[in-house]
Amino acid sequence: MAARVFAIRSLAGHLKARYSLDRDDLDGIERLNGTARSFEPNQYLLREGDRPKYCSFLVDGFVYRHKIVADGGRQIVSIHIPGDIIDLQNMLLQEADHNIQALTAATVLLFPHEEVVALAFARPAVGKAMWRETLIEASISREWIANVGRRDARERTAHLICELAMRRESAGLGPREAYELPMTQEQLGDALGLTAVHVNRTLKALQDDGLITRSKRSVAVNDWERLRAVADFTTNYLHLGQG
Amino acid sequence: MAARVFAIRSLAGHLKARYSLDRDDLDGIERLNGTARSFEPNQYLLREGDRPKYCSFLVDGFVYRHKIVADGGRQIVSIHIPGDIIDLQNMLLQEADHNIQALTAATVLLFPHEEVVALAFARPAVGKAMWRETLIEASISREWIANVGRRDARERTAHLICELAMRRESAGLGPREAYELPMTQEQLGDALGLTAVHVNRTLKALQDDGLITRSKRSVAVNDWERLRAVADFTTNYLHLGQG
DNA sequence: CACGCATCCAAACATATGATAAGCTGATTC
DNA sequence: GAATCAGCTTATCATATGTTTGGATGCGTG
Repeated sequence: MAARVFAIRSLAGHLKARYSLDRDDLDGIERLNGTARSFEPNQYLLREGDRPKYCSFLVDGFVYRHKIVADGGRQIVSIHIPGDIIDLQNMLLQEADHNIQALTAATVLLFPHEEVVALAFARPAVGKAMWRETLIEASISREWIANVGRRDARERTAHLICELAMRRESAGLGPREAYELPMTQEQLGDALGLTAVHVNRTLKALQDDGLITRSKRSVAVNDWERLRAVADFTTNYLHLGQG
Repeated sequence: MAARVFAIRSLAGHLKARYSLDRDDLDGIERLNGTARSFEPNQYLLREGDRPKYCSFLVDGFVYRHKIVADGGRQIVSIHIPGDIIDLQNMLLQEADHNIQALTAATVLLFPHEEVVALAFARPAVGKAMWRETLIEASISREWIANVGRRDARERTAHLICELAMRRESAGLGPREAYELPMTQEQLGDALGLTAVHVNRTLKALQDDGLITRSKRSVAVNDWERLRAVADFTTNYLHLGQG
């Protein structure tokens, strides 16, 4: 399966690429008791109200987090790609305030909260790296608020395509010009605050304008600069630089 | 001035109320080099692109954070009340990805980043408390995504009124049944992803239905339970319990 | 007191997006 | 290879929200 080619190796390896960690820091990470676990597409990793005991590091596949509102509507609040530490958000909170679900088949490594917290404070460089990861996620959430709140469907959709392209590239998962995007239009709508029908219209318009090409479950960006401009996309909120 | 009555005393005092910290933890916090600083209404505390060197603890007044999109539209991404640590979000990031601005006259205490980080890792209980505060903020951001993405104007507006009521009450700033809300309808619109005109319509509708009463710059909640139901509001995402 | 300015409010009209429905495609199953 | 099913596509119609405008109100400043 194609996705497997890009699977991330290990938490230590991934953090090492972005933070300056010494031998002891890396040893600490490698000594964490990680358990691999696989999930089917659509399977829940965690439900709102649960009391999670593990952080999960996403090795392979896509995962997303979402909330359900009163009328049954669903809002996806984040999308995760291999290399993301999915569950640091819940680490110091008691009760999950959202659901986490597998988008595709996915493999994660589970690490017990207590061990991760203990390591974070025993090895401050590791703690800072993890804390920083949670802050970057928060930054992405803020951008999503602006995206959903103040951009129209066309800008919004283009923005999501740019963001995922950039995050994938930055995680070493492949070039931003074309990538696998295994989301249905319904799911895209739930991420963008739109209906599936309108996502369809919008994607078609972007394609007719020569900005992107869609095939089955992947996107090609034909004109990155123009798409970027339409989306009002910048990379600053992703904080891609070294920590 | 009325707001001053509710001013928060100190960072140590505020954290002590929510976290179990021992004498050394509190000493560490009190020994931080905090500088008081006042801001005029609308004055910027920080601009996108700045490289902040201080965390700010909000003692008095209201502050908000926002982003500007391509067409000049503005999206408020968070609203802060006394007791909030405004700038932990930027602490481990280089460059601010959003603006921070005073809503009313405001007083903050500034603490140098390095000192705060050093304390966080010297006194893990303090570090956990601060980290947790940033995670709660992230949780609120997620709820805002859902609010703007999947709730209509009426629900959205009611939700914001409930959230601020609850957060104020929980911070010990007064009862949730009535409170000062010194935001213009334009600013409310920027927070809700609506236009000022539509905020006006929506507030009027909520008032006509007997849910709230507005006077000058404050709100009274006439029927908390009904407003809560309209808003689809729950407190779980605020994580009000002890850390 | 007069003036300017921000805010609130209301009405008329415009439009982006939602809702519903129906047909189409391609994969999977028996 | 027929049947089924999920997802995509397109069209029509409905509506929530935006846009524009103008007037009322209140407040600070000269």
